[in-house]
Amino acid sequence: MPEKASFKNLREGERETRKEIILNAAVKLFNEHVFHEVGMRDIAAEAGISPATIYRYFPSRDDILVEALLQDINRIEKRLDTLLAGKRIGMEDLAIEVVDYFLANEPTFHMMTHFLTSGIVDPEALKKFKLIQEYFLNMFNMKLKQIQGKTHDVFYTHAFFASVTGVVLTFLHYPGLNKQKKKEYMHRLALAIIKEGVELSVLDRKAAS
Amino acid sequence: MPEKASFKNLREGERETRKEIILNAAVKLFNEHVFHEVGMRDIAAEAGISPATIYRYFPSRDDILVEALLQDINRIEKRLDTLLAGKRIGMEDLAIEVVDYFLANEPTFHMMTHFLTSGIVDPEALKKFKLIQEYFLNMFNMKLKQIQGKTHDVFYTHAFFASVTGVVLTFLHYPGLNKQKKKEYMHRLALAIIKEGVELSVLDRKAAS
DNA sequence: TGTACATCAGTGAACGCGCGTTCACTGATGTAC
DNA sequence: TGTACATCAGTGAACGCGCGTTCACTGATGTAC
Repeated sequence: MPEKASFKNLREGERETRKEIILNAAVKLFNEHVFHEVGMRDIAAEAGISPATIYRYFPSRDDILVEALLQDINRIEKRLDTLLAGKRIGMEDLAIEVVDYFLANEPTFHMMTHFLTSGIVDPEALKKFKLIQEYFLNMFNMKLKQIQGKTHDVFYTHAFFASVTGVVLTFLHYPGLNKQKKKEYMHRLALAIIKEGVELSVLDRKAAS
Repeated sequence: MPEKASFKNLREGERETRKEIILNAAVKLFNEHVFHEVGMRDIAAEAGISPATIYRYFPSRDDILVEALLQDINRIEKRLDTLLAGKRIGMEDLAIEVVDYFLANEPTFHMMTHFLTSGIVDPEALKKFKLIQEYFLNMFNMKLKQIQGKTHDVFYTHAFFASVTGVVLTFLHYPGLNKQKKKEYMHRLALAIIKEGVELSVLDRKAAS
């Protein structure tokens, strides 16, 4: 290939790097504050550039949000990978891992629910989010398949994810419980739902007492 | 009682009525549009008054949101009452009823998740919401107890509510399904989770095939 | 029956501020010949 | 080696708009004496 092309590639590579710098700054802020509170000026300041520059790399704020969410999902994926690479684990462990992740990264969870309910969002960004959502559920599906074996199917993954998300959403700010208690309660709920279902769990508890 | 007091009562009664008029206007708009899109000027116009007047009856927009949510919850409660008053129903029916309600009143659901994740919210209004949340879960608890009998406890209610909410949240805007399919899929998910739990449901499905 | 005063509903206009985004421009680096 | 031109990163300031909330005021109704 002629020099021309390789120069161009180099430039494009640099461009990509710059984009990542901005995105990392954004991710950092989104992990520290709820995304509502993070404006373009904040991201620019964190990245050490001017607000206007951001628009050379991202079409809109919503787009940055989605990209940041994707980063987070990649992080979850890695964590699950190492978890699965280690000792044999069941999906109870997986459920707990997910609950803990969401609790430790509340802003991410917040952002996810924001897109799921699709508040005011740039259409392009929303489209991107849908892709991410499917990617995420697929990833999850693979992991669960790995645990579950041949008996597995997508329906299961959906039920799993919906349950865990619901538990976190409902009790995230539930009054009268400190952080630790809250976490434990979520674990109990998630495990019960997953292992036995809502109905059976009651019967079990009755039998146990 | 002297006239003085009764006059005063009358005035207070009128005041209450006026407040309701405003609130009804707000509720109407919140049922038609996502709450983000409904501003104080819109509510004022709908109620046929000036924006400034609203502040004689409500301290903030967030407060109106919460009050509107309460109205909606009262509506759900009434529906569940009539449902329970009729033929003997199981909690499967209840689950379906709740899913359907949320789907038919998406803005309400949206508002609920908004407060659950507590975006930017006036502290007073948030406090009010927590009370409402507890009221709601209590109400639910009563209904489930009625269905379930003595074996029932709150843990069950929490699991029930969290599951259903999670299912709706996750698949509300899931791409590639039309409204009807979506609803049916949510029903299937909710029922499976509640009746058998995530894990068992898979085994069942395997056995059935 | 009349007058001065208090109370309170209601209002249009303006305040204030946040904040995403765009404008018009500078300066550095690479390309053509 | 030098000059004209193209490309593109980067920028501070401003635009534009939405929108919750408050201000200063009017007018009607009730109260005191």
